Amino acid sequence: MKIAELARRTGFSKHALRYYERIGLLPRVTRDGARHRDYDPSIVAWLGFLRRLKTTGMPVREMRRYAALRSGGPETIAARRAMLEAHRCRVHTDIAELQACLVILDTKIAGYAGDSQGMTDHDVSNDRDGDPIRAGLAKPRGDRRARG
Amino acid sequence: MKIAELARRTGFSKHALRYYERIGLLPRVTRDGARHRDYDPSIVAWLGFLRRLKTTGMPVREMRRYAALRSGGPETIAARRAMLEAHRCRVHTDIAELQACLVILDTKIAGYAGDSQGMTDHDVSNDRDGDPIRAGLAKPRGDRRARG
DNA sequence: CCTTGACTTCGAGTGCGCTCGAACAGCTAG
DNA sequence: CTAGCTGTTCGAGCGCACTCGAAGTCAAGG
Repeated sequence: MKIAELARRTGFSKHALRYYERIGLLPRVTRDGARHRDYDPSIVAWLGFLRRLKTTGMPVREMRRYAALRSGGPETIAARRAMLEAHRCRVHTDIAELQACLVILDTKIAGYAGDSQGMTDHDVSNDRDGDPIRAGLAKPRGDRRARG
Repeated sequence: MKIAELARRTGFSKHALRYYERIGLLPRVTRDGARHRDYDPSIVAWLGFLRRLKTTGMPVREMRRYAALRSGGPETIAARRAMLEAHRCRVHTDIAELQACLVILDTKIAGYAGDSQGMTDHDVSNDRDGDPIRAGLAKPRGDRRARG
């Protein structure tokens, strides 16, 4: 499979695919006669998995570590599992945090009066902003970014 | 309230607080005799809310838009609510996506044999990687990043 | 008077994860 | 032969969200 096809099938750009190879996320790619990359179809599944890791916020350096372990053969299985378990735990935490924020968001939206008919001056309580339940702030632990 | 105290109470760094002010996330700050920032306590709630938005992946430029609307008075309430509703919708999507990934992750981890006693060679099925259920890939829609 | 320490402004630097473009190579069709 | 397409390498550049450090100001304490 050529790079354009792989890009199409995985949703990664050709540039990103070469970049991933450079940094060691993808294994040694075979080349055809013209020294063009000729991917094994199994790479699609691996990239699919990488996308899951990425979606769940795993930093690239950690994916690299995982990829390195993977290419290290069966003796790295325990380490790989440990990584995934740790990651799963973080994802759980992230989801919980997101859900907590959703509640706040809902409250805030509800505070902006009921529907499009209202919106009179006496309803400006939301200009106070902040968390109507408790202004919980705490430390910066986990953040989330990017949409595109 | 001085900047150090605000930083302590919100978990943002002093540098970040000045940065937020520069880019318009924080309203006009009053100064004391020494031209030092002297924050109104209400800023704490606002920063708390900003942190929620940040945690839920709202980009800074969008927060700026929200902040600008906020300083535009009651006539912007409808627009603000619309922004929050759109954002809430994206957060819902993100959570769903995360949860879907979590299922995959669980399956994958389960594939790495039961417990620490096993781990023999015949269990290397996970070297195939990818999604054991279906190698769903799709386009890049929403990503998540950063951890502290 | 001098030090200490918290503050100020400013612009430059950082880390991440790509993204882009230039310059070039090789295959295929017309 | 030439055009057009896809691919190649390389290094530079970008957008984001800060982060840092230098150089200076000010008030209080010893």
